[in-house]
Amino acid sequence: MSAGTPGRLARVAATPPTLADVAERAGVSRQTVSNAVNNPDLLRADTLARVLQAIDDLGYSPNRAARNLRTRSSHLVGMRIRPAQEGTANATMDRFVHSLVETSREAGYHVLLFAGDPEDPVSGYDDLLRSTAVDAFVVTDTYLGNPQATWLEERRAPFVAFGRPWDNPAAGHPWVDVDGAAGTDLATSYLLDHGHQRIAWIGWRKDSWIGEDRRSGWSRALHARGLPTTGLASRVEDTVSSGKEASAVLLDEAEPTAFVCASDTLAMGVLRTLAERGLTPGRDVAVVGFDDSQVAQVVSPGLTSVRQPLEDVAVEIVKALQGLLGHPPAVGPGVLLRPTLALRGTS
Amino acid sequence: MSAGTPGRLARVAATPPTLADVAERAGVSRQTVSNAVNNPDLLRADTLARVLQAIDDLGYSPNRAARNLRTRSSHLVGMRIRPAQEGTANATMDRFVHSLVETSREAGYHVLLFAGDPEDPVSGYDDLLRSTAVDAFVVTDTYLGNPQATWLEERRAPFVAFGRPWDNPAAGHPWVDVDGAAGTDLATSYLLDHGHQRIAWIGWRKDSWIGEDRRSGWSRALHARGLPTTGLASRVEDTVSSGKEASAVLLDEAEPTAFVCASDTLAMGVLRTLAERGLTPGRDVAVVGFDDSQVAQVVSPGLTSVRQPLEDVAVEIVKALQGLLGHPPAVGPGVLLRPTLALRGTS
DNA sequence: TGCTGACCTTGGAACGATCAAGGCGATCCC
DNA sequence: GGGATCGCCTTGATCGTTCCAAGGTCAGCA
Repeated sequence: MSAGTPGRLARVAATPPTLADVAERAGVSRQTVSNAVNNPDLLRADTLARVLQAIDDLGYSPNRAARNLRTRSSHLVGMRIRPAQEGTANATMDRFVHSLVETSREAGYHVLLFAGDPEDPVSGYDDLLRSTAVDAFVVTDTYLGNPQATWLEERRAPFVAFGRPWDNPAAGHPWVDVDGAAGTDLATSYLLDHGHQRIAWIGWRKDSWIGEDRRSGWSRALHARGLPTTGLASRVEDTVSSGKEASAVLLDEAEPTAFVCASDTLAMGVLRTLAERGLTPGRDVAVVGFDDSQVAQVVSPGLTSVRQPLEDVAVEIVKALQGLLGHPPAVGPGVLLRPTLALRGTS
Repeated sequence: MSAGTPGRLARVAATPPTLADVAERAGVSRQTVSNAVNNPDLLRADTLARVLQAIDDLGYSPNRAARNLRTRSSHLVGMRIRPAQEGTANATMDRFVHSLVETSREAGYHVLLFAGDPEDPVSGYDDLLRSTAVDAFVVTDTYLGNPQATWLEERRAPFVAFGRPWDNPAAGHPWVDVDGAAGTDLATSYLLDHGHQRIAWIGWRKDSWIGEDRRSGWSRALHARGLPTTGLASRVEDTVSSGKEASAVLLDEAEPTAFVCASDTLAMGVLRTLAERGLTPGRDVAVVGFDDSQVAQVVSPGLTSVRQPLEDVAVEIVKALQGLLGHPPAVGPGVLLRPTLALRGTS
């Protein structure tokens, strides 16, 4: 029953009870109440019980602002989200945010979202940092280099990155990432195991670290079986139409029996080409996407897709945060997690 | 230039400057600095300039915790997100969260996300409320009744609901919602204008207020032209396969030339049925979904879909929040926004 | 009985901001 | 010229918590 008595209700509506109120009711001092909350071990059992009873009676909860002021910490983790844009992988971000919020809660943290000027990758951080509004940041979107990380490191701001420091492998900050190459390797190997020999790759342009990483898993798997990759790869924009065009060209020129793609979006393009040509995905040509998006789950025969373990990413990130914010601060090595393969109709 | 001088850097890394530091540097008192920040009008121009210069020199930003403690407000808005679950409309929520974060920023608020026990619709609110961690809540998920709203109202907690108080139209709290009926009316009327006469409805079970609302727009549009609705409606679970089965039955029994659906998920089911029967969506049979999800944008001919104006919803919600938190608090009437129709290949 | 030490408890100060009230020239008006 | 008024700035108190160092209590022991 969380409803409480009318008396308690009135109390909450007026002015929330303070430590002093609880202390008075329990017949002890403020500090004792504080200890009951933060260091229960220091109290005699009967005193503790009495204080807890008073806390419960009054519906007391420590005032966050006062506690933050005194302890110089907010138990808040800031995370910047990029402006909403159509058609990109924000579904992944959504899943990640959910996981992060839930994992953080278990660790006693809340997640503060903020937006920034899209032109300036570090805007928004500055203010939160200087006003000591958050204890740390979770930095995402490390796709091209990572200006935020450098900026935050200069300021000694605690943060954990979701994404490797591609351009600076020796960076000193903690990070957690998903091994994209392992994912595409997994997908490619699965296809090889099921008899495919000519497996094409459709990925992103070369300036994307993540894209090249995912591509490397595909080529690695083929090379491991002594198969060539020449002529089987295409690098395009991350759009459905690009995927469609690229797959049409590859089908004509290289006759692959399967496609592994850097994203579900590209894979959707492949499916369109197959539909146009009267080819049945999964039977005539296999297709594997990346990210296990909503689309992959809903599209016609079901799109097999590499799934990032975002729940685990969140857990590792929170662990790293706890290390960073501990006394003394501890920064462990980067963590690389292996994705899984969500098998569906197209493979 | 947000980098700053090395001196400023060192300062930030050690202990952030306080009001007193700025005051000393500018040769004024603390209160004057506070006024420079919060009530610049009270200062003489030259004094103001001097203080602002000192603020800039030191890289000062008011300590949030101290300010929160004194003013009893955090400039934080809490929003509970439900546990991640597969295949539901969390894409809509994602879009909404983005808009909310950006709009809140302009109003000087940040968004605090939290999770709660899935079993208990009010868990999580309690703690944040009593510890005065947030100034107000944004409540979503008001689909079936709205226990949170009642609970929060009892406690006099400021909040704005995204969703009407269906079960209690006279509820006293502010709310913002999207007129689902107007959306399906829009879709249905569009189809009618393009020559369709027999337009079927596939919606949710009757216990969903939102579902019935959306359904009413469809029937209203048909009745407005003197057309019958009998035998043209189906109410099922919100899954692709339900949509597929329902549309197959409707095609057999009522021979509609168009489908309006309560969700994109259901519409995807319709598309599957059409594909199975060799019917071309958009040419042979028109299909309209609801929510304008990623899926609608990516699926083959493009799914026409009712699009909720979530950016506007966010704007209205923030307006309502500002009213609630103003002095004196002002609570306006509920706001109902009209969705638009995202036209694509299936219509 | 008086002392020691272990263990709880206590009051005062501090965190950094804002609120309320007061000081202090200069100006105004009769 | 003197008192009231105004504009601008300063001072002291306060928000609710935790830290600090000192104080109290009580059992154990000589």
